[in-house]
Amino acid sequence: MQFQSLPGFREFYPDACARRNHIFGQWKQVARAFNFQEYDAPVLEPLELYIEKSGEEIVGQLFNFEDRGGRSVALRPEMTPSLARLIGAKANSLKRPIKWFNIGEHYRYEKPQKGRLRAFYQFNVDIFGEAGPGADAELIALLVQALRAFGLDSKDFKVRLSDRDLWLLMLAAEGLDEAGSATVLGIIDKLERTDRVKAVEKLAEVLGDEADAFLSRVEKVIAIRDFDTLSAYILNLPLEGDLAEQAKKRLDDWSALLRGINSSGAGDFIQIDLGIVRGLAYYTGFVFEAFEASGEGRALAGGGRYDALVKKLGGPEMPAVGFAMGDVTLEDLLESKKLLTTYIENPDFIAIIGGAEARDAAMGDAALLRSMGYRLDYPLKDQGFGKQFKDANQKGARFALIYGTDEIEKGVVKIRDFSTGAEQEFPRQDLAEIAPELMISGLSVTEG
RNA sequence: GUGGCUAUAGCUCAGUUGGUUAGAGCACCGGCUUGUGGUGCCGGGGGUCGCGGGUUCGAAUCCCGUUAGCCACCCCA
Repeated sequence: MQFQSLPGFREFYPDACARRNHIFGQWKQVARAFNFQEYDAPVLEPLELYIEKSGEEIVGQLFNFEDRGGRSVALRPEMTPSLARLIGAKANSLKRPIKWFNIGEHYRYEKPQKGRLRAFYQFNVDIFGEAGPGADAELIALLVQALRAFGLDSKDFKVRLSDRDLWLLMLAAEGLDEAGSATVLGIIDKLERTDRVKAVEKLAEVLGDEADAFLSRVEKVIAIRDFDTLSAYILNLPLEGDLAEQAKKRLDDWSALLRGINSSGAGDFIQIDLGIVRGLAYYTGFVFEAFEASGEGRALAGGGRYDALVKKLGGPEMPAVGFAMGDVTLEDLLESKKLLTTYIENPDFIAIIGGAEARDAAMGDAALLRSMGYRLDYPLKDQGFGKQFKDANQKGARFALIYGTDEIEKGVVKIRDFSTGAEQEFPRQDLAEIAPELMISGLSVTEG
């Protein structure tokens, strides 16, 4: 019986696993540099958790089933609901701001295609307990650094920055209520991949004859790329009283956010783009998505404010901002930019073994060097010297430890530095002392 | 969920108008004295041609179905 892995699930042979670990390593290092703490949560959760957050429609895209206890469960499609629960349960005892991250596998029952599989890893980074734009700036700076860490620069990717609060103000100026705004935001979110005629048709359901003119105004807003233009546009809106105040205050938030981003050196990576709305209803303020600079491909990462979610999932009032980055799109991009190389590590030593007695000696020394943390290998069965040297070379060993009958008689080991070809004999009992020096200076030809 | 394209060795691919035992390169394993290097030379294993059916004297090749992969749509937390 031949088996294959399930559709959309990957197998990681060592070279792929090494690439994956490199990605995880960079993510983790950046998160640590920003002093975020790592947490983890269950892979399997109550189905209700996701329905509560995203609505009944979500079930069609989940790996869900009934467990033996009759519970409806689902493999996690995202981390945020679990995280919101963790935070909510201990909200009052956690020191704020709460800066947490996780790297974990997630599962979505969708048709696999470019940049999207059924099992994928996500880097989730969130800040709770700080409502001001300082938290948004910190998070965006981290996002930018997490991508730069792989060698990507501002010609390779951009973070498109938008704001749902500003949209709500603009839609209020258009006379739309909350429900109408939600519908219209959904349409704006899809504008980039909808043709204009259809977009007008959809808008007409809410706005009637105004739809076409309205869309023209929206298109103008979406084309704005600098803060001054945006600011002027907002201040010119027909807003009165409280709404006018909110608009001014929101522009101050924008100034603070952009200033923070610029100060942390991420300015070159930011692109104001109100075309980003993000479909999810739970986003409440700044939203952003990282894209390949060409605009091709799927989003590399996405996130934003979700100040109401923790409460909705049963916790207290808790401002929150976060983003998630997937490994699939990132790896595709790094691959296309040739920024992924071979990450298999080479052994420090390979023992060349000349017989049963030599094997005893080699294994004893190997145990010592391995306990010191050196990477050491030796052939598991007896082989000719020629073959052993060839193998040692192919495995990329730095030194050969040669155990032949001569060496065993003399109580020495002959060490060969493969990079120089130099060889030198050392008393075996000195090995622990010699090894650290070898790693630093190697062996030079004159000594041999 | 819908549609298009594809499927031959671990990988990249040949395989003529349907005609003997399906090939190459790379990779892998072994050998070229148990004392020396990514080359070299010799040898070897590995495929019921994705799977199932059909047409035919005869199918990797033609037809139907199915599964998987890729791509696009839907969706994208």
